[in-house]
Amino acid sequence: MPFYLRETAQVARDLLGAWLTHGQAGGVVVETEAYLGSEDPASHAFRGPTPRSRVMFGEPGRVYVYFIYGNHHCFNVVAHPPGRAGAVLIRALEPRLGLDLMKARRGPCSLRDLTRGPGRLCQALGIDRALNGVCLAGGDLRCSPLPWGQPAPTGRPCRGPRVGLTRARHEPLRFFLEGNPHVSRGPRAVSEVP
DNA sequence: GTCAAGATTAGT
DNA sequence: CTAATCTTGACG
Repeated sequence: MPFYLRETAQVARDLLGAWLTHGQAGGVVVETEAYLGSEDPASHAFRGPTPRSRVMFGEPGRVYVYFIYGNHHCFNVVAHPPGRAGAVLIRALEPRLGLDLMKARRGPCSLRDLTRGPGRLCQALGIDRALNGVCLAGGDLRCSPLPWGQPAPTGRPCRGPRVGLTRARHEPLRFFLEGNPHVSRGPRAVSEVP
């Protein structure tokens, strides 16, 4: 069964600990959120396909990038079972590759803040709308299991409510490594996940 | 055409 | 806690 052709929440869970790179910059995924289709009022896909959300209904394994609040980009991986819609928002990385490059893009900030939060992560990796719809395989943008020699990130997989929403706030569709310093916000209403 | 809201962040 | 900043989508 193809990795991205599964329930969006399951993919979000399984993306914890994955290796994400754009060119010579990247790191380990430590925080994700699942956004579903017509059943999820907080999702861009809730009211059916629009010019912006079209890609969420398309081929799993492609990338959904959008611009928000006039300043920031958010990076998602399209993932859903056949005939549905959904994407996984990558909310934070533990930075490992191309630290100098990422620092140069981000400007002065602590190592901890380099890729902490969806907007900062996109800035550090050089991700913007030009990448919307591209395939997450074979290009500059890659996602794979943790390579040999890379230590596993600290923290146990947990789940809780998604961040920054006004609708569907209680759904536990945020996944993160509890206690990992690169996670964007302190855990709330947590349960551990296998 | 108009308008309100937004999957955020940096700064008080 | 609040301002900044501009795109998107809904409505008429």
